[in-house]
Amino acid sequence: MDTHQKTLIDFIKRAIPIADKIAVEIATHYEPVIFCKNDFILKEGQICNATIFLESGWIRTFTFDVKGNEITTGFYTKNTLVFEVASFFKRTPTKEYIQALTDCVTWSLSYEKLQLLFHTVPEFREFGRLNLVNGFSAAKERMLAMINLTAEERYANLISTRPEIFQNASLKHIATYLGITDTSLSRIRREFAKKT
Amino acid sequence: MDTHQKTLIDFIKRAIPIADKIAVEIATHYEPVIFCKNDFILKEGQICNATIFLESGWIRTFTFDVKGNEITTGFYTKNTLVFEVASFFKRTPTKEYIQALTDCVTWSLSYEKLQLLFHTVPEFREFGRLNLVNGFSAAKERMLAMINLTAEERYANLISTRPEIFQNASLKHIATYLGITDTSLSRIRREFAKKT
DNA sequence: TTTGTTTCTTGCCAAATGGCAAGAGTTTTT
DNA sequence: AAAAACTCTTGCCATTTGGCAAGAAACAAA
Repeated sequence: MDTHQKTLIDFIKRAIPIADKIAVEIATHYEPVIFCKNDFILKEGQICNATIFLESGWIRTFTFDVKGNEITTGFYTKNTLVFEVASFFKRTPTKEYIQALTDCVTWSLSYEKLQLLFHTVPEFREFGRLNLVNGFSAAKERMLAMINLTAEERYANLISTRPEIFQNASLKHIATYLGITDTSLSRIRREFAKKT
Repeated sequence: MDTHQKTLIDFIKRAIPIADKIAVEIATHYEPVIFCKNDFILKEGQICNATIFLESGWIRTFTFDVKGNEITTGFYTKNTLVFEVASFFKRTPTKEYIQALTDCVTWSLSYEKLQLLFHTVPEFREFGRLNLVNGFSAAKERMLAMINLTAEERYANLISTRPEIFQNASLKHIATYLGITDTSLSRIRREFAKKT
């Protein structure tokens, strides 16, 4: 086993109470995969065949709206899992793109291996379920933010909780993630800078 | 076993490929619970202790925003599962309210029974995971709708895909679900009526 | 270095949505 | 039946956000 899997093993151990031995055994099933800046990890129409654990680097997910505009749906960095839920679990073509924003070191777990672990390792079941639950709640919270907060409040939140995104993604991508145009984001940034 | 569980058994069978016998065995663990109009099934601060399958009736989930306004987060009717994901699985206090809009006939599965089934019945694992995945994708899609569509487009979608909601909830509740004020919804309905 | 792309900002104006308050209808309570 | 409490609509006006086009700045390619 590659010693680099330490970040993955730590990630599993932080998520659920688990014996070291079992965490290590689970990690063994992941395979290392390197992506280069701008590589597509998944494209629209494909079936998402792996969940990937991001050890280092930045990833963006996006899709297109009815008018053909790119909409960024997420930004991911080290110590997170990246995959398209519906496509992966329901084995259907995805509408989302997953793209590396920087060179990335990842650990990949195929659908087949995940199924095997899911049905044979009780701890992995809890781990997998927790990841789904976390993603689900994050999506619910983001939706509430879209409803409750103004564009400026959403911007203020993002820059205070995830400032590194602004070093790794363009304002254009950040704008669509916040649900606004790049023009509005530019103006919001100008006003926000005045206030602080 | 109560024959009324038929709706639940059918729901399980429609979700995943499963032997009749096992679907029936799973359904056995659910307990019937009746709610009356306006009853609270869950209140902020409580821990959600059961997933409930709604056999008949209407349920609304909601929360409060920073300014103290009620925001409707979901409408549910027959043949759906209702529970608060994060609270239920992470055993933490919820921020959401779950309330019966009409008298409801439900089947309830406690956290303990769910855990037991999850770790002993492979088919239930798939069933449970599928329900999480469906909820997760629905949340993602709703968020995209909030970003991509105008209030009028979201209204048009809702009235064409779920017209019965308009017979079972107030426009005030529907407005916050759509992410707008009741005033705006009223105006949108006026314009929309002109067009059709 | 020059040229070409892409990103970001800004001005001008339009469209969408919200806030408030009043009033008409409903439903509930007494 | 009267009173009280909601719900829904509407008018008036303010605020937020978007669309478009031009220019500046940054970055990439030749």
